[in-house]
Amino acid sequence: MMNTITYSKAEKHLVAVDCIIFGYDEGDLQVLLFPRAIMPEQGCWSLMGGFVNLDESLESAAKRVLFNITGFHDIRLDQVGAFSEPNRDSGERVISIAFSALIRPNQHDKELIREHGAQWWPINKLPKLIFDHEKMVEKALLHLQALADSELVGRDLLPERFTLMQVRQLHEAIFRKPLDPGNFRKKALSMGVLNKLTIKNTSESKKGAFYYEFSQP
Amino acid sequence: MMNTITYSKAEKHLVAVDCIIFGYDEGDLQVLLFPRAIMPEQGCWSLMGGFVNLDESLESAAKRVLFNITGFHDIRLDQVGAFSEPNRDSGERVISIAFSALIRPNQHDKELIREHGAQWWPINKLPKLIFDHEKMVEKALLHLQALADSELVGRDLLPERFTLMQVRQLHEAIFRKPLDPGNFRKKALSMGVLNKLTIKNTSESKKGAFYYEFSQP
DNA sequence: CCAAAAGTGTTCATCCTACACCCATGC
DNA sequence: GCATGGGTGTAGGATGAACACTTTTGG
Repeated sequence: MMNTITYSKAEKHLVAVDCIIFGYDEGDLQVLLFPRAIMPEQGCWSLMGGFVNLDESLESAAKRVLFNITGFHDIRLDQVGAFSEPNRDSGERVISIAFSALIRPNQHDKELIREHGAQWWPINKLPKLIFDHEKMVEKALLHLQALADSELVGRDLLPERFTLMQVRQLHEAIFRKPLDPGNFRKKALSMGVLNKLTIKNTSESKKGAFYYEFSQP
Repeated sequence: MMNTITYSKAEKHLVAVDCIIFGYDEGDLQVLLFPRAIMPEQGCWSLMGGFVNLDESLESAAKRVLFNITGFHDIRLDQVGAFSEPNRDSGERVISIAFSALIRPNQHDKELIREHGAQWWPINKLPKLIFDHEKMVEKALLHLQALADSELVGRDLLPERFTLMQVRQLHEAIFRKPLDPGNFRKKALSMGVLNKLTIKNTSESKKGAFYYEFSQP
């Protein structure tokens, strides 16, 4: 693992995790942002993050951060990548590993979020973010797009029951481009992860569209 | 970025980089391994790595490690991922970020490698590795496969001039399965990154195969 | 002549895209 | 009736897998 004679000579680092928390609401892919609580750049918009403790893995640290905000501990987390330019944090040298999370905005604990002063922002209209957090969001979105290419995304973003139009609009938001309704329907159904329910949603169209749910994985 | 009041309370970590160094020789995809120099697990086979200094990025640290071994500083490096289970290193708690590198075994400085006691191992016959290094190699190979799917791999692995059979055998080694010679030829040429040379290699076949080179990126 | 690699062409299945078309119904 | 979304079908293009076939030449 290393070239030195003993571990003890090596320099030690502050290591943080930052979470790109994606949500979906009203046709918009959204990211949860926070006004930074401490100096420097206090008050500027930031991803939610925290330092990693010595007794926990990066994933555990990210889960802990997410739990503090949302109250959930069963949230899917994907490692996006490590960001480590020596001067990326204008305060002190911090290595940060970015994690991507998908959550249902209407399901999480809104009180907890409000306590932190957090706010959802549409991904197309993000404010300026501190440090390299914009790069993190960009890379996380690429990850999400890759995920949506290989499997159907939505289990962690859509409500329990949804119409195919909702899944399509979610994917349109992820890919930032319109998708053909007929083709998307066929592809979505062919993946075999959706159960058709017997009830219809009649609020979005005159004819009414069947509700679907994700089958258990 | 964080939830605490000041950075100074946060715990500090040993942070390392480990390099999965891929080479290609004689039809085999190979990985460069080292007998570990320090306790614990001294003498066991290991990836090459090193601790990250406070004034360098993870990429810089990985480049430094590679330079010490190979004498090159223009090697392509890809971040594979962070490994951070608290007990992954049986010595002390170390977070390690894995990087993947591709080099030409016949081009690098063999003296430097020998100095370190390093040795090339075919990827299909790796010895037992320390800690979680086997997971690192596995993930790095997946990365390499994804790369070879989207573009033609070989610029950093094959000699300057090579035949199409050599590129194909490299890809067969990466994907661990035979590829149809005719189909591979067409796909490789259609990617538009190969220049056909006017000279032939006559040692591998009676008819002789034209040499190719990678066009400048 | 024969084996073995080089190189080309053909067929078939699959997947995606674009787009036409009918259905149901609230206004 | 008509606009709107729901839902189905189809033609064309691109891609890739399987495989036949011809070329070249050392042994």
